[in-house]
Amino acid sequence: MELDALAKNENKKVQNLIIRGIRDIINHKNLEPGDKLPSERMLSEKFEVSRSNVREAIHKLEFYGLLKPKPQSGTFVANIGIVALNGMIDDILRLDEPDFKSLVETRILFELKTSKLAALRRTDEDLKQMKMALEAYKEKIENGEDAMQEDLLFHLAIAKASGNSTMNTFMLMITPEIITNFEKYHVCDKNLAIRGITEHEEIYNAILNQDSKLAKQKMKEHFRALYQYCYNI
Amino acid sequence: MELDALAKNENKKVQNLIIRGIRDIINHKNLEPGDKLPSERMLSEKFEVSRSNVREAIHKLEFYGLLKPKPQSGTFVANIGIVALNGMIDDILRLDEPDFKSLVETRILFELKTSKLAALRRTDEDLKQMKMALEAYKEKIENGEDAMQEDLLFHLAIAKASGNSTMNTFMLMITPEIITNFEKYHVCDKNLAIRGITEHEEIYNAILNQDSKLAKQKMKEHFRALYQYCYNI
DNA sequence: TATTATAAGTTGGTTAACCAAATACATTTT
DNA sequence: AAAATGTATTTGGTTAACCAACTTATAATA
Repeated sequence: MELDALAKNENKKVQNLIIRGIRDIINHKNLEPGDKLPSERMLSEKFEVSRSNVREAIHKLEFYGLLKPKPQSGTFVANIGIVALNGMIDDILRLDEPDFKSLVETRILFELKTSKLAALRRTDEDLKQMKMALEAYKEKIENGEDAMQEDLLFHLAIAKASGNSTMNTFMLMITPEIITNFEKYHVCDKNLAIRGITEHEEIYNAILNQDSKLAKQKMKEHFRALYQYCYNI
Repeated sequence: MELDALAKNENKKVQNLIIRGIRDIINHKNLEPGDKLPSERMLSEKFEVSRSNVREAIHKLEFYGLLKPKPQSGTFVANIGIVALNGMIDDILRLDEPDFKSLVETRILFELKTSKLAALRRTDEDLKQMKMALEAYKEKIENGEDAMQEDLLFHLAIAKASGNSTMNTFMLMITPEIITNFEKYHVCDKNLAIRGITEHEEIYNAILNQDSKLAKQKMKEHFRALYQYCYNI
């Protein structure tokens, strides 16, 4: 396990080294947005790493929208300007694993907003999905079983009903991390879970009745306990 | 260009097909969290695709925290429960490119929150970085040049000063898309830019004075024009 | 029988060879 | 001279072979 982590760290280190190198090339050769980067083979030779490593690094920068690989043609610098590009690469290099507190803070931000938006935009299909998730959650709790998954699915259903694809995606991205940390720190509590049924129903009803203010308010209450808990870690 | 897009679509289609297949395997074989997935070679044979395709699909599910590849051992189902896993895979399959409106809506949500948090948590180093970005922006505008990059760097500096690594990462992720769309729709306006100097200074001062309420208020005003613009598209 | 040692097979990761498309350049044609 | 054609090279993407670490099964030992 430790070796694995080390290997991953080493790998990341190499990748960051390549990213740094690419940034230097762009600056040194005064590559403008739209210009072509040296080929993957050239880069792998220059940095003395495998071509796969170079490709991974390029993929990462592509994910953040800084590079655009074109098949059988080359990899090109995105049209976002040299200054922003430098700043963003520096930020990307400085990125580390998100801390739990920051995750929860972000989640609550999303939850409040998506519940509000869902109340304004939810379709009948959205309501159906939310209702299903709600019932599944209820059944599990009433049987005394763990229902974290069903809980999260209800919240993801709200995110989907918000009609905001970006927030929906981000919620998906942070959910697994949330689950992992919740299990690690044993955040879940039976008392909370039972009260959760009522709270979920209140949120659902507010969204059903398109009362955006109430939906947000109920969501806020729903997260009050969690919020306080997390800021005492 | 069209062929390129088609190829990318085709590639994505294959990837989604594999993801669907993996989900079916997990369900059909009743794989519990922590269980091992069939090997990459087996999957590539079963789905009649290349091993690279399988690896890409696995990487995507790994990115969303659903699978955990272990070197020289196998790929394992994450500890998030079969129900949530199914729901999330369905969501991931349904993900499409974010629309501009959803991007802007999310960005504004972040900007208001990060400015507030930055006012509460900013360090001296954060202030220095923000000041630098602010000056660079000012200089460009006063010379009549385009300053979108410097504008964004100022906002990214705020995100960093918020002390929330998750929001910082997400801001980085949406920024290139924002830039692209702004250029496409020619959102930027000279008049807005000049007024932007004052607005940026007001935001900076509020954060400097640790007045979180004012910082959020000024940020809201800063985005009012953009907000209205985007909802008229 | 229980435990350790050992060997064979399986695994994700890595490397290198290969491919078809795109480009650059020389040649031919008009 | 300009345009069209053909050819060689370069490119990102793909495939297949290889590697070292990990599992499992078997054998040896107590």
